[in-house]
Amino acid sequence: MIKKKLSIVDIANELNISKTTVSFILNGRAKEKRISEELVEKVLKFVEEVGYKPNSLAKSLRTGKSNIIGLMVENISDHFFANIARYIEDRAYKNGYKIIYCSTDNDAAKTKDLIAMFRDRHVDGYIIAPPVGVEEDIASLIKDDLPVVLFDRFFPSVDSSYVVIDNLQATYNATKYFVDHGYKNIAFITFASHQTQMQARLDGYNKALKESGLEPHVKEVIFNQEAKEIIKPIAEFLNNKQFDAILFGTNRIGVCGLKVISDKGLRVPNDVAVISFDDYDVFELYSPSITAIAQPIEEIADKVITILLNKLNTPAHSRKNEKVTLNAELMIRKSSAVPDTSFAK
Amino acid sequence: MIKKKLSIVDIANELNISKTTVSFILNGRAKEKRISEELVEKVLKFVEEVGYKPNSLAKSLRTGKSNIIGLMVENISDHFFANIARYIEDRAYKNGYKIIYCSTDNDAAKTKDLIAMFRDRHVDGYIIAPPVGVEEDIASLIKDDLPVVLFDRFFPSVDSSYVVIDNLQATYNATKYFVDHGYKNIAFITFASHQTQMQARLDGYNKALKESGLEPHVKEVIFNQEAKEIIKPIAEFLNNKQFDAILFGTNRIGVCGLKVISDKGLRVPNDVAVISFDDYDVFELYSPSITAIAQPIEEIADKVITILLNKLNTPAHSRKNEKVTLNAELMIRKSSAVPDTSFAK
DNA sequence: AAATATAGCAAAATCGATTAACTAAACTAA
DNA sequence: TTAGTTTAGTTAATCGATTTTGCTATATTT
Repeated sequence: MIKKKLSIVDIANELNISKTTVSFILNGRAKEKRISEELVEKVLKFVEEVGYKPNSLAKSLRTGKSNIIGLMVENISDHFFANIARYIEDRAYKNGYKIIYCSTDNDAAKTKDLIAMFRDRHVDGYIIAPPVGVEEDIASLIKDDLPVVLFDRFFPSVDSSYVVIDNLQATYNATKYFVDHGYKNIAFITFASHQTQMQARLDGYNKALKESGLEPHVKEVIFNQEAKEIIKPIAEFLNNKQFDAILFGTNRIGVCGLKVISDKGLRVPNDVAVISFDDYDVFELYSPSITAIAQPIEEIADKVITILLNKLNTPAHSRKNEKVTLNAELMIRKSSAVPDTSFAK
Repeated sequence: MIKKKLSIVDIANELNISKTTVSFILNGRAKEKRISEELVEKVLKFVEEVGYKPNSLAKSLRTGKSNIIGLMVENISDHFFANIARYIEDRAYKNGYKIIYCSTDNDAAKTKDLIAMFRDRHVDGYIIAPPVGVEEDIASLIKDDLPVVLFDRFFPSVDSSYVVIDNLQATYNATKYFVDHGYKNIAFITFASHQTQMQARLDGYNKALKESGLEPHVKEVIFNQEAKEIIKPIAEFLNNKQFDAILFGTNRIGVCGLKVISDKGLRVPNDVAVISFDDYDVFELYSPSITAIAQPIEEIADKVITILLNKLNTPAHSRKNEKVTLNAELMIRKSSAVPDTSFAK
């Protein structure tokens, strides 16, 4: 009693008509192809009855459309990217698209491979948070009229659609917040990276310090998957010099940095004030709660998928690249950024 | 100068040979099909030169293999699942498989749809953290010899491979830890769920309390995406009664519960001791750090993907279902589970 | 009444691979 | 010498759809 998977030919044979007719009916082209009402009815009813579903592989092969969107993030287990992925997934599925994802680890070679693989798989659209070094690959996708949306960072040298936040303004505001509360030794601990968003964050910090006539203290940590490898250089940096305020350039740096601070027995914010890039549900909860630069995750995801779906529904020649810059919000939680005593240091 | 995508026919024509020969060579069946060394060489060189890549859709259509694994988790943005996904992704890609993922939201209807979609897409294997209500769908997959591995929970009524942890023992240990430290009013706040892992967690708590002759206090919260909807019932529960220790049934419940505790101005652990299910990097960092039941995430993911890859390499009839139960570890962080004073209450 | 249009569907090509079945030429063995 | 085997491939069927082209019968126009 093995139910063999039905094909369109089976349907056609069963009803003694041609598979062409079945195909037309199932694709809503019955009117256009003037198939009689009764036949349409009959076919639809039968198809429903036996639960026939067209083979999407065959369909893709013929039409060249896979209904799959490729999503490439830095690391799917990262809070920021996992949440972006979640929103994108929802919208994509609702619009009949599936998502194939992968993590680039910010590795250009790996990313090139993955892009090639996505192309090979004939994904219909690309959503990418690209590492430095894949400019050409992205440009090549775009040249071949494949719909691409970058996010989180972009390439100034490549004309593409992208969704980013105003990172410079974000760190500028955060740093300014420290300055305005009287902090003098403000450090910026971040990942060493040539990505646009990281550069902008650095620029924002420097700009605020320069305006205030303060000396910048920047520590750039090498990007690494292992927490230990991030914690070590931060610990060394903090051992060498005393700071009264620290701005962390990413969520992960922030989490690791807080670990160091806690290990050193420093109290936040009395010994050192802290602001971290990227909000985290847990930042809110603990004493001291951590002030953070909150990216509008839902809005970013929404823009990204909207732009992509738009592209997918627009013929290649009349597509326009959309460049969106959103604003991050400084989630001020008093206890981490200024001492409990409530007056400036 | 538009580079048309090359097909195997183009290769064959260019070299004046049959596409069959090309196919054999590219699939490493040259020896078996006794194609001459020189021809093999020539074809491989040419293919390399022009950068020809077989169309994987056509390949899939013909062979019935898609090299895609379907991954269905409760919520890809959840810390636990995002990390599992990350490990699985790595191993899968290394073995030539891509991942299509989606979030079930613990919704049986949605999950049924998604399973149907995966089938339709001809994914080669399924990794599922299933919600209650899809027993038949899973059974049907298995009956049709499709490789399936469940994880996090399983169905006692369905003979399948799965990887879970010993949830009963985990909450038993945690509860026992409270008891041993002299706590008397120990609450268990969890999601209302008939999933095996949640039931086992409840059982473990009850077992420990019964053994100790203490009265159980269980609050079951309705699963909801919105944090507010989780926080509200917890707040009500904690308003009605005073507890000196609370065990949270999941990470998410734990985070929301801690928010309530902090909002109420309670101090952990002096006013109330806390243990949460699922460890979280941030649990470790803050004062008070939170004692947690840590699932062996990497090991779970590793087992899951190993079992699935095994199935994929084994003919259907000789496959055996593997049922793996791993142990969770109680990550004791003194400050959250016992007061700073270090003696029992 | 012949020419044209339209309705209603079907045949066959196509997408790009894999694979079972076949063949021509060279070689081997009886 | 002749049948059988091996070598080195080729032909054609197939996967399951979509789509271009085609065909017939009836209706309408000229």
